[in-house]
Amino acid sequence: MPPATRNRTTPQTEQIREHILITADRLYYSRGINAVGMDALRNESGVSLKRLYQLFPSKENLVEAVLHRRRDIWNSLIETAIATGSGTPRDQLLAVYDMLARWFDEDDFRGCVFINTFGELGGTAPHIAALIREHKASFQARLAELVTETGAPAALAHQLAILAEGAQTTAAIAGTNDAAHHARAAATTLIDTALAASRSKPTTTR
Amino acid sequence: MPPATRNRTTPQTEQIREHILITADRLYYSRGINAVGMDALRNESGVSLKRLYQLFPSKENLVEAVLHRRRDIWNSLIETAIATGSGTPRDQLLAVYDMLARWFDEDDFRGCVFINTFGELGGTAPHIAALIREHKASFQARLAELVTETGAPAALAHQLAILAEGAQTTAAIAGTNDAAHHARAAATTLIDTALAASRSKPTTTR
DNA sequence: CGAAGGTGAGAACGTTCGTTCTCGCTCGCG
DNA sequence: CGCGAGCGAGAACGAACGTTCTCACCTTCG
Repeated sequence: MPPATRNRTTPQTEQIREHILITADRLYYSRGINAVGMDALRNESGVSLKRLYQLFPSKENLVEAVLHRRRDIWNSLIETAIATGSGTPRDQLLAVYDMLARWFDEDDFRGCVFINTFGELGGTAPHIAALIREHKASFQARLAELVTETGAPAALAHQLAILAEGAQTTAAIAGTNDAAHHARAAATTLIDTALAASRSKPTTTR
Repeated sequence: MPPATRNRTTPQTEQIREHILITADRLYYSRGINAVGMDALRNESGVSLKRLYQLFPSKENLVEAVLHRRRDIWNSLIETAIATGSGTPRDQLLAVYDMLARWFDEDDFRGCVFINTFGELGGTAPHIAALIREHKASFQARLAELVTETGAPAALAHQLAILAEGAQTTAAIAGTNDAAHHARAAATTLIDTALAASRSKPTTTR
C-alpha cells in the first residue's frame, strides 16, 4: 500500500488525538480517573467511541497517554522556570517555587496529577505506578543538577523535592496557594544554609 | 466462624464494627476506594452484607468512618511521638519525623490515606474533601502549638507541615523511607535557623 | 454509476457496582 | 414446645462500567 496517499486524514487525527488527551486530562483531573467513563469522555469531547478506541486501544492506554502528556508539560514548565531564573542556580531553584505559586492559583487546581493518580491506581496498576515513579525521579534528578551547580551537597536536592511535593498536596487540600510561598521561604533557608556550610568546608567546584 | 462465645448483641457489635473498619481500611488503602466493592469487603471481613449495611448505611458513610478512625490513629501517633520527644519542643517537633520514618518502613505503606483519598474522591465528594481539609488543618495547628513553644515565628509550622506532607508522598511513590530522613534533616535546619533568627531579633508575634 | 471501505450515533454485551430482598435457619422467651 | 424476630448466604436489582457491534450514511475511485 502506498503510504503517503492517505495524507489527508493524517494531520487531522493528530489534532483529534490531542483534543481527546486534553479533554480526558481535564475530566480525570477534576473528578478522578475511575469516576470518568468512556461515555462521559465521548460526550465531553464530541469524539465517537469508535474513534476513541481507534486512537487509544484501552482506557489504561489512554490514561498512560494523558500522564505522558502531563509529564511533557511539567518538564516544559520546569525548564521555562529555570530559564527565567536570573542567572545563578540558586535563583533558578527558587524560580521553581514561583512557578508552583502561579500554578496553584489556577481555578481548577486540584494537586499533582501524578500524586493523585498514584493514590487511586498505584496499588493495582504497576505499569502506571512505575511511570509515576520515573517521573518523580526525573524531577529530583533535574533538581540535583541545579544543586550540584550551586556547590551544595546532593542531599539538598532531596529536601527541595520534598518541599515541592508537600506544597502541591498542601495547596490542593487547603485550597489556597500559601503553601507555595512557605515552600519558597523554606527552600531559601535550606539553600543558603547549605551554601554557607559548603563554603566553610570546601568540596566541589568554584 | 467465631466458635466459642455466642454473646448477645451490643458488646459484640462494637467489635464487629471495628473489625469491618480495620478490613475496609486495609482494602481501601492498598487498592484505592473505588476499586474495592462491598462484595470484596464482605468476603475479606466475613461479615454479611446485611450486617455491613446495618452498621454503615452506605459506602460513603463507611469511608467516612474509616477516615475518622485513621484520624484518631494519626493523632495518637503524633501525641505519642511528641511525648517521647525528650523535653524541648524542638526535639518534640523532630520526633514527628522519626515517627514518619518508622511508618514508611512498614511493608504495606502506600502514602497518606487522606492525600490518596483526596486525589480519588476530593473532586466529587465535597463532604469527604472537607473532612480531609479539617484533618490537615488540625495537624498544622498542632505543629503551630509546638512552634510557638519554641519561640520561633508561626511561619515555621507551615514549612514543617509541608515537609511532612512531601515526605509522605515522596516515600510512597519512591518506595523507600529516605524521604523521612531528608525531611528530618531539612526540619532541623529550618528550626535552628528560625530559632537563631528569633533569638537575635526577639519579635515573634504576627 | 457502483462497489468498497471508513465513519458517527448509539445499541448491545458481559461484568461489576451499591443496595435491597428472599428464604431457610437459629434461638431467646413465653 | 412453639413462635416470632433476627441472622447469614446469596440471589436480585437497576445503573454504570469498558468494550464491541450494528447499520445507515458518506467518501473515494475504478
